[in-house]
Order: sequence, then structure tokens, then C-alpha cells
Amino acid sequence: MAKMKSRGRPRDFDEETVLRDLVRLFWVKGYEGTSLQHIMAETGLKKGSLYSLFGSKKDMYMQALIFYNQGHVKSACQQLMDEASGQPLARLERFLTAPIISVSRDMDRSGCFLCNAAADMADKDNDVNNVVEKAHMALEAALMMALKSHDPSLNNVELLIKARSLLTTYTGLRILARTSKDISRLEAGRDAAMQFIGA
Amino acid sequence: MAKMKSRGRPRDFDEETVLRDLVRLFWVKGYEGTSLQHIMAETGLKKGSLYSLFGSKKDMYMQALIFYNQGHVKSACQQLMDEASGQPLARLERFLTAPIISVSRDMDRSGCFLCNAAADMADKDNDVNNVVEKAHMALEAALMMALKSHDPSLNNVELLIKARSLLTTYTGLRILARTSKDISRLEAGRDAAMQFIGA
DNA sequence: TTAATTATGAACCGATTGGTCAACAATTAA
DNA sequence: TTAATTGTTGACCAATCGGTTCATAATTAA
Repeated sequence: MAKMKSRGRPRDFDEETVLRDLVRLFWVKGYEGTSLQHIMAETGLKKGSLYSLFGSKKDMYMQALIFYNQGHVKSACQQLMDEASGQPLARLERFLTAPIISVSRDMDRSGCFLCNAAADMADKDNDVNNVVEKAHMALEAALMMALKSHDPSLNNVELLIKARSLLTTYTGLRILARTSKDISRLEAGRDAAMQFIGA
Repeated sequence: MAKMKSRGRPRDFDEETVLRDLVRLFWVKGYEGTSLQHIMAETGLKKGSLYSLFGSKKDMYMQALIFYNQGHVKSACQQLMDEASGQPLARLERFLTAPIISVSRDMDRSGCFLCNAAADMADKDNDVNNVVEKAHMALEAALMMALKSHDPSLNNVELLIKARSLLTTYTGLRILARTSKDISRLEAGRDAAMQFIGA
């Protein structure tokens, strides 16, 4: 979809870049911890532009979360389902290892924006809750695909249970990774989950 | 330790009650989401008293978190280790079921203050991080005791791995419980963990 | 009674909060 | 060239933020 020329003064910023900045800010600092000043500094935009573009701070958060889902979450789902991306068990293990790699290799304790949003905003705002819920469902579906590929004999009920247990472990790992100095704690959580689905 | 009469004007509030109020506030609203106005309204105290008592808002949060650990977390640990409180597996299952009961019976999505603190503050503040870390270690130790009681043949390495996997599941459940409308998602996470340790 | 000590409450602080608005700049359609 | 349209900017807003200060109240020790 090529963007057609619009009438008035053209924007002198890239909307996607702005969204990426918003994701990074809300991801690391949370909703209340991110002020308009932070956003202005990070994006280079002034309040007028930001508010004419989004409407409110909450809308900025929402758009950032949706953008994150269409990027990080979607690609995580795709990799889980991509048969060319390795054996099913290896793909599942990679999914559960991502939280560990972030902290052990990059010393990155920002976790997962989706998990942070669940902890931070989801109980306060229904719109955020719905976005988080949809992302969780998408992840469940992708996990079920990978599990089915690993063991085609499993029925849908069994698949759903295993997928949900993996989502629980993943979320726990993402949160624990924000505090834990000991990565073997995280590895234990991952290994137990892998052992459970491998059995 | 009876409190001896102090010299000046006596307090006309109960410190423990104030701490309970602080716990409730920070638990539900998080650190940034809780303002001094909220705290004044909830406790009935004015800023002067609060600041002479705690020193800063962060200290209020810290004291509340420590109080929570000495209450909720400690009693959870004790129940896990209390042989008179049921079979080891039943105690472990009760531990993992608590997050589900909160949301299914009481529609309480506030989760666990400790988990919320990990998600909310632990990466921003080292003092909070240390408190969270210590609580996690205490929970791990209690989980190991219950696991050992269930299967005395397990060595310490095996016990630690299983305990950590349970802590991961517990944390995941507490976070997912903040958004999930579907309690069967939570039950799946619990049942998988129970199946893993029962095996 | 007096002095020392401690707690309370309200006024006050500068800084920051999310949000609005109107003047101005840049573009296209007529 | 002109009008209509859209984007940018900075000033401005009331409200709130966490925090301080100080006079006053209430108590005990002397």
C-alpha cells in the first residue's frame, strides 16, 4: 500500500521510528514511569505533534504495545511455527531460552514488554487488558502448532494444556529475569518445562 | 519486646496499621502509581508524620515490601514446610492454587506484591532488588523442604531445580492472573508443574 | 512548673505532570 | 496567486508531584 500524497504540510518524521521509540520507553520504564518529557526527548517531537498523532498518553502506550505485538510477538510466533527453523523441540527451547539470553548475554533486564504490560497496566485498563489477552492467545496457538509438530498424536486438549504451561513458564522467566542474579534459577525453570513437554 | 514509654508526644496511630495500608496501596497501584495524596488519604496521616517516620517515598515502599515478606511470604513458606498442614504434594498444590483462587473466587487481580515488585521496581532500584531476591531464596528453600518431604531420595541439586521450576510457574501464574479471564489457562500451568514434580 | 522531647498539621516549595491552544510554516488543489 | 489543508512550535494551563519547614500540641523527666 503506497502512501498517496496528502494535501497539507508533510510530516518531517517517520511514524514507525516514533513507535519504536515509544516501545523502548514504555518497555523499560513502564506507563507511569514514562513522562511526556521523556517521550519528547526520545522522539524529538513536541507535544503538539504527539497529541495530534495519538490523542493521549494512554493512546501512545496502546499504539506502542500493538506495534510491539505486530513485531516481536508476531515474529516469535512465526519462528515457533516455522518448520524450516529447526526441530519443534529446538524451537520451543529457543522460545524459553530467549529470556535467559537477554539477561545473561546482554545484561538486559527489561524483560518482555508484553509481560511488563500485564503486570503494570492490564488490571488498570481494559483496553490494555484486551491487547495482552489477544497476544497471549496468539502465543498459545503458535505453541500448540509447535507441540503438534513435535507429537502429532496429541489431541487439542492436551496441546492446549501444554501450550498454556509453556506460556506460564515463559512469563515467569521474564519476570524473574528482572531480578535474578543467578541465571541457573532461570535455566531450571526452562529445563523443567522442556522436560514436561518432552515426556 | 514490650514497648517502653517514650518521652515526647505519643503517636496517635498504629505503625502496623499504617504498614498494612502501604502494602495494600503499593500492591495494587505500584510505586509510580501511588502518590503521597493516596497514601495520606489511605493512612489518615499527614506528610509531616509520614516523612518523619519513613524519610522518603521509596522508604515507604521498601518498608511495605519488607512487611509483606514478613507476613504473606513468610506464612506461605511456613505452610509449605508445615508437616501438619497436609501431604507435601497437597501443600505444594495449595501454593500454586493460591493465585487461581484469588482471581476465580474473589475476582482479585492484584496478584502478588512480591511478583509485582519484581516487575515494577526491581530493575530500577537495587535495594528493592535485594529484598525481592531474598524472598525468592526463602521461597526456594521452603519449596525444597516440601519436595524433600515428598521424595526423600532426591538430592539437593534435584531439589533445587524442582523448587526453582515451581517458583517460575508461581510467578508466571501471578502475572497471568492479572489479565487472564480464562482460569483454565492458569489451571493448566499449575497442573503441568504438579505433574512435573510428581513424576 | 519548667525544660526537654517528640508528634502533628498546615502552609509552602520548586519542579513536573498530562494536556490545550493559537500563531505560524509548508504543502496541494483550484 | 489564492484558498484550503495539514504539521510544527512554543507558550500556556491548572493540577499534582515528592519533599521541607515550622509553629503548635502533647507528653515525660527534672
